[in-house]
Amino acid sequence: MGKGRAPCCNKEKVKRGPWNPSEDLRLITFIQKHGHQNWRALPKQAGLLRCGKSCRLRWINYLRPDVKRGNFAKDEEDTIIRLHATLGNKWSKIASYLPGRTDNEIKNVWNTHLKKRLSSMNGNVDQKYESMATLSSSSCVTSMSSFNAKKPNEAFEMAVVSDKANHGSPSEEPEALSSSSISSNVSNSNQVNVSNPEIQQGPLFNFTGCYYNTSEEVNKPETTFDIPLESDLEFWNMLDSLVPFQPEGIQSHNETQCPDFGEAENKWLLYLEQELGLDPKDGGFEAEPLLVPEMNGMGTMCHYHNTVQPYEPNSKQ
DNA sequence: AAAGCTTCCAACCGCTCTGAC
DNA sequence: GGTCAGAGCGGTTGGAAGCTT
Repeated sequence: MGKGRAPCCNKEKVKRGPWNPSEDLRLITFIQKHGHQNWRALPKQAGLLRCGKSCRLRWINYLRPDVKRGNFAKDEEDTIIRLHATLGNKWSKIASYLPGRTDNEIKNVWNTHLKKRLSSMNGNVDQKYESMATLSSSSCVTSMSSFNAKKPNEAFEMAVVSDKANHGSPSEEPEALSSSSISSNVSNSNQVNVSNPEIQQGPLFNFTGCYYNTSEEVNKPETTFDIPLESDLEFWNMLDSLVPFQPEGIQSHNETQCPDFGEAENKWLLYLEQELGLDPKDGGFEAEPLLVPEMNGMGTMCHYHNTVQPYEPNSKQ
């Protein structure tokens, strides 16, 4: 089942490697307007030279409104350690207990920090679980009774049971396992309202940390890239007011959503060029920014830790 | 200053799962 | 029940940035 299927996209014709701000904005704007019912069709409809999988990954891991960036708090790390002992490498499951954190991010943190920390602390498995109990005892998220269990599965089940007592439903998040009510499934909502942050919980589309400096260390202040949802309503009102693209693949029956592709697109492109520091002489919208773009006048900082280079189809990143 | 090494993470790849037909 | 397409997941990797010598 599912074996031997064709590639998800023509790799010769899609762009790969790091995303640039203009691509991000295109993706955000498209999903805001149309949602993401069909990832495979999305790049074409949004005018992106990307594979659908790549768009999905970018959205889920970085662009989606509820994604939380920056360093992991101690209690988050402890939760990961604890859940990993129970669930193993089920990163998406673990992520579901950490609102705003993605499976990819958790996987990276595990592989780069937590695994090393655990292995340096412990010689054998039992000690590992004991140390986890120690770790968790300092954390606000852990029900201590969970760690009176001798095996991690017991601990998890006990946490679930205690939660059932609290909430009545086995499907609900165990209270002991989360520092806040679970909200990580926001990604399931296909249509995203970015124009009115106040109607959604959390720092919607604040984008703080979307492009944080990867060199940051624990406790260092986070370098941020704020797309100015809240600070510059004019910008987002403009996005809202823009008539969406009418790219290939969107049929005429959809025209209530995608009426035209003319003046508004030009306005949009000009705006992007201006804001992203793209020189129209270099090809306008399609040109890669050669310098770190600064969202002048929008109270933003955009830090790309990757050196942005002109796209070469056959070179990987 | 620069070369070599290490760390880290964004993104890709390939597989499995799921639902529609 | 079989097949297929799309979505999702987990493992892996490329390369930038930081660190050491």
